[in-house]
Formats: sequence, C-alpha cells, structure tokens
Amino acid sequence: MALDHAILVSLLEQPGSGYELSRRFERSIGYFWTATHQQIYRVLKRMESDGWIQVREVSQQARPDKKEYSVAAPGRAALSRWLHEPIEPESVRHDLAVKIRGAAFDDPAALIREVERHRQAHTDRLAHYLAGERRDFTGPGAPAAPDAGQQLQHVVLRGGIAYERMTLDWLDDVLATLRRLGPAR
Amino acid sequence: MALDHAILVSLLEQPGSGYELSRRFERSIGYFWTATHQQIYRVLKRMESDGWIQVREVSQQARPDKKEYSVAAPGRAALSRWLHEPIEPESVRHDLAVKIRGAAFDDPAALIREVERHRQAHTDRLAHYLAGERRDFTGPGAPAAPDAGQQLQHVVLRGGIAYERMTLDWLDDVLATLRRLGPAR
DNA sequence: TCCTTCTATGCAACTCGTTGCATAAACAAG
DNA sequence: CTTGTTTATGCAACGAGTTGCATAGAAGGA
Repeated sequence: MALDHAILVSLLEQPGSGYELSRRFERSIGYFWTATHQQIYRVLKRMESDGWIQVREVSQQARPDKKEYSVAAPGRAALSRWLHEPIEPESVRHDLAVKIRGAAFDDPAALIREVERHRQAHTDRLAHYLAGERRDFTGPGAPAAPDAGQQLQHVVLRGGIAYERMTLDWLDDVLATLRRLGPAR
Repeated sequence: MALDHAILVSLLEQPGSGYELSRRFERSIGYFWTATHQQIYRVLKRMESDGWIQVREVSQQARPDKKEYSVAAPGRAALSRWLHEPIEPESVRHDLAVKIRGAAFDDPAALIREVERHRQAHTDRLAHYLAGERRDFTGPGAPAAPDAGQQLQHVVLRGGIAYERMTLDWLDDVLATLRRLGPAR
C-alpha cells in the first residue's frame, strides 16, 4: 500500500497537518496519487500509533488549532525499506476507454461531448502543470542550481506534462474517429 | 463502478465464460482495466441475479464444462445509461512517481535498476500492442473496411501505444536524472 | 443575529479489490 | 499411477477506498 509512503514523502518534503496534506493531495502529490481527507486522517492515526510519525499540537490564531505531523526515524526506515523493494508496474483503470469501446453498442456520436469535457479537463491540468514548472523550475525566480529533491520533483512534473500532452493528442484522435463514425449506429 | 460495464462491453463483443473473461483481462481489456478471476466471478454472479446477463451451460470435450454468459436486454440498457452519464477524469495512482520523489530522502542511484525494470516491462508491452495492431488493424490480414466496433477498438489501442511510447521517453528522462545525481545523497 | 465559508478533525457503514485457499475435470509426461 | 499443467469455478477473510454524516472554531456578510 503506497498511501502510507506517499504521505511519508510529503511530510519529509514539508511537515504538516492532515488538513494540509489533504490540500496537497488536491495539487502536487495529487498529480500521481489521490486520497480523501478521511483516508489521510485514518492513515496518520495508524502511522502515529506505529511510531512512524510524531505529532505536535499547534495553536493558531484566526483559525482552529491543528496537529502538525513530522516523520520519525522508524517512518524514515519504513520508507527506505519500501524504496528498495521492487514494485509491479501500475495496473490501469481507464473508464473512458471502456466507454469508447462500449460506444460501438450504442451511439458513438453521443460520446463526443463527454470526450470534449475530458479534453478540457486535461487542457486545464496541462496549463496548471506548466504554470507550476515556470514558477518552481524554469522561470526567473527558480533556483539556478536545484538540489536533488528539486530535480526529482521536476522530473516527476515533466512526466505529468508529457502525460497530459499525449492524452490531448489521443483525445483529438478519439474525437476525429467518433466524428467520422457519424450519428448513426 | 466500471468493472460491471467493462464486463458488459467484453461480453457484447464476444460472449464467454468467467474463465475466458479473466484471460481477456490479461490481454485486450486488461490494457485499460484490470480484474482478478475472483472479482469477475463475483460480478458475473451479481449481474446474473440482477438479470443483466444470461447463462448457458456448455458441455465441452477435452476440458471441463463451462458457463457461457451473454448480455440480456436489461444489461444492455444499464450499459447505455452509464454511457450517457458523465464520469470524472480518472484518479491517478502512480507508485513509481512516489518512489522517485522519495528517492531524495534516500539513495537516488538505488532506484536505477528498478526504473530499468519498469522500462523493460513497458518496452515489452509496447511490442505486444504493436503486434496486436499489425495483426488486427494494419497488417495484410486486417479488414479493408473496418466497422465501427473495430475502429473504436483501434483508437483505444492507439491510445495504449501512445501511452507506452510517452512512458518510455519519460523513463529515459528519469534515468538520465538519476544518473546525473550520482550515487551520493 | 443568523447564515455561510473556510479551516480542522473525525466516526460509521459500505463497496471495491486483493490474497489465500479449495475443488475438480481432463490430459500429458514420467 | 502419480505428478504436474491447463481449464474451470468458487468461498472466506481482509485491506483499501468511498460516501455520508457530524462537530467545532473563527471570520465575514446580510
């Protein structure tokens, strides 16, 4: 199970509360791993009772108090162990592909709007990635000599950018195919 | 839940037994949706009791009997309903990206062999896809005028091919980055 | 003052997915 | 004639992930 490890990595990059983690899972970490706040709180609780992470109560003004988590030595060791063991190449779950093949038994043209919606979502995500890349890595305010952590974050982000570009090209191919098939079955 | 719908699509393309479906989920359908045989048998049982699919006992010689499933009218209606409702763009789960960002807190060079292993797996998958494309769509024995179903299967396969090519390029980028960082932390 | 929004944490119930195990028919190899 | 492989189906238990709901502090606006 990799949610544990995704959280450990995120906390090593920057300690934070469950709430902050759930926000990160809507952005940077969320680009390659998703989790809801319930999942995150549950895992944090388990990792804390296992001694993998430490809590610190932080009083805040202008907002409720929070629990700030940081990685303890056993957590770091667990992450290291996981990094050294092989994992299987990911298993895929691609609803849209199921729909496209299913369209053969329905009206292919009815899928066009759905595919266009997905295309828009991927366009937005690509723009978001590119803005992040400029801000953190290629823009004027970016570090001239990035450290290992920054270089690794950048290569992961480049993967996200490549994925979105590939997906946009493919969705154009899908749209062209659906339009060629026309409204009839 | 899309496993139901993936199975319905597969049974519409070709009726078959749970065992045959689980083989298909190791190949064509498995390119964009994974499932174990236990999952498949469980869902088949539920869909049968819901009247979505029909069973036919088939006696075979030289091997055990099987239950051949095919889609009934209510199943087809359920699929059609699903095709017409919008779905969220997929949520991502990419272990390797977690590992790459985690490598900043361990030894980046130790990941090289793991990444090379993944690269090999994707090379194999690409070769497999390309062989399938030649066999079914672009080779000499392929249909000159493919029907809607074949065109849709082909565009999904092209997506798989584009994905593998993009991934191979990215893994090369990852390898170059890891090698540049060197063995030290 | 009430209502909404944002921050912050959590329980309970459920469904989905994985792992381990079990059975059995048919054939092939030793 | 036992052992191993392929085809074929399934149960039980567990772990991961989702959905709905609940609470509460603090700020801002109607």
